[in-house]
Amino acid sequence: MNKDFILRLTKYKRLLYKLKALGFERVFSNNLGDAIGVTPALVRKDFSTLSLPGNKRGGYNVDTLIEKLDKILGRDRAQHVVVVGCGRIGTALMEYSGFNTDGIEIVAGFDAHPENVHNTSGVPIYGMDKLNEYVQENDTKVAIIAVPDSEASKVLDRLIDAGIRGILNFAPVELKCTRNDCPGSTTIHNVNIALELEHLFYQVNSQEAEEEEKHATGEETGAHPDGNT
Amino acid sequence: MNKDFILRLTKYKRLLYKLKALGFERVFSNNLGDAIGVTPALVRKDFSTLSLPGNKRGGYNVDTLIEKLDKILGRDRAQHVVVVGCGRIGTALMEYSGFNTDGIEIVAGFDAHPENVHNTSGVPIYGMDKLNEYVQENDTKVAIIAVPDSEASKVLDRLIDAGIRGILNFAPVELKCTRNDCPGSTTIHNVNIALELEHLFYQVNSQEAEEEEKHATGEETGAHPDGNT
DNA sequence: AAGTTAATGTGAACTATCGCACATATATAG
DNA sequence: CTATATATGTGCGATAGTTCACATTAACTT
Repeated sequence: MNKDFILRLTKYKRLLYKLKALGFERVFSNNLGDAIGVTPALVRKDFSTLSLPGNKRGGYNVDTLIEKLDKILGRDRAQHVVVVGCGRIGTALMEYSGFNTDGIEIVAGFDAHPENVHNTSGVPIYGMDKLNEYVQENDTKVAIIAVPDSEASKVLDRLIDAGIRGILNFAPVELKCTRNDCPGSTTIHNVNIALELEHLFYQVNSQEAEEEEKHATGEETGAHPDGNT
Repeated sequence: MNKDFILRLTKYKRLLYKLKALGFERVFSNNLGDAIGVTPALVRKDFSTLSLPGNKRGGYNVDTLIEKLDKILGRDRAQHVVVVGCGRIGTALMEYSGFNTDGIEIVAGFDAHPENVHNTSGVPIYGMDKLNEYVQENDTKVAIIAVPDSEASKVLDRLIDAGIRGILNFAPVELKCTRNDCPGSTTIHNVNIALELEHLFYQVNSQEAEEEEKHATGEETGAHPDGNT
């Protein structure tokens, strides 16, 4: 399925929880659309493809949507995550408490030198040698990679061997599965902060260039700086 | 312009730097395509729309591509970033040195209580009252938000007032600009880790469901295409 | 109870994106 | 200098994703 589609689903779900907390019982496709920035038609189509039932006059029932979306998004199962690499970013994530409201829990950390980790999170931290055992015993499926880029590829391999199927990679390398047995069975998401920042710089620069051009359009000098648009 | 398109540009650029370091002088569209996971045709089309010149026989000149891409992506200007919120995530980002290779530099941190920040990064940390002054004096255009979600919206407002035009938001709220003066002029990227994890859980769950289904369907035929490791 | 209103559900039109395939141009060989 | 091999540049068709528009149906009104 499409990436954007799934992203919308999670956004719907989060919004619905907030609406429920506010006391909403019913919600309309244009409410949801406005809030997450899509057209009402797309909201309805999304729900339609998922067979999420709405009421022809009274919109959608918040509880029903939440229940079904939770099921679709797998919240009916335990959402346990392990963190590999307990440096600054790894420990920051372990300390971060915002996951709990979404049913996500970081259950363990792993590091090559667990004795050196300054851990104030309460999450147990083990040596890398315990990774395989832990993941298999606890049937963990999702992991965060927060190791230096030089280690990332090795760690990826070990995680896949251990049985991890979903990976969120913070190392500044574009990880992808190049093995024989993973196509289709393992999902990797790369969160490349440098890439995001570069993206922003591009946007900012091009917007500024656009505005300058717009300014210049007012004055008719006749000399076009550029031919094509 | 399209998000995926810009993302590809940054990937091209990064790859080209690596190739240059390896001594490459020329590169072909299929090399680039293979490496970043797209078809050669798309690479050529991308370069074509950017008027990046190639040589009909000898592919593309690495140096030329890098130079032009750097310009398009704004690397000819200073790529300075400030971090607002110096908690675990904020300080982790400030300590992270991987940005430098991309010409990105975190130049300052801001926090409501700078005296409480344990700072080992060498990046100066100021109180929030200094934000406006700093951003305007140094003409900073890009900021990272790493404050709790309850503060994120307020911080966003202050950043826009100060003149920030690109924002990378780590707070677990979907920030968007609801003001009158920002449409088109400010870009916000949300890095919602919880959302990413949920996305992963969905993928993992649906893949498992698929495999179970496949198992159930294939039980009759008995033709196991794969059952290794 | 019948009419009106207001939302959904969805087939069709539209749009943007991507891949194909071939014309085009250039470096190298003979 | 001519021929040939090779990689670009791009019009065109395929495809996926989104929006439109309206038929449909449930709640509210009188």
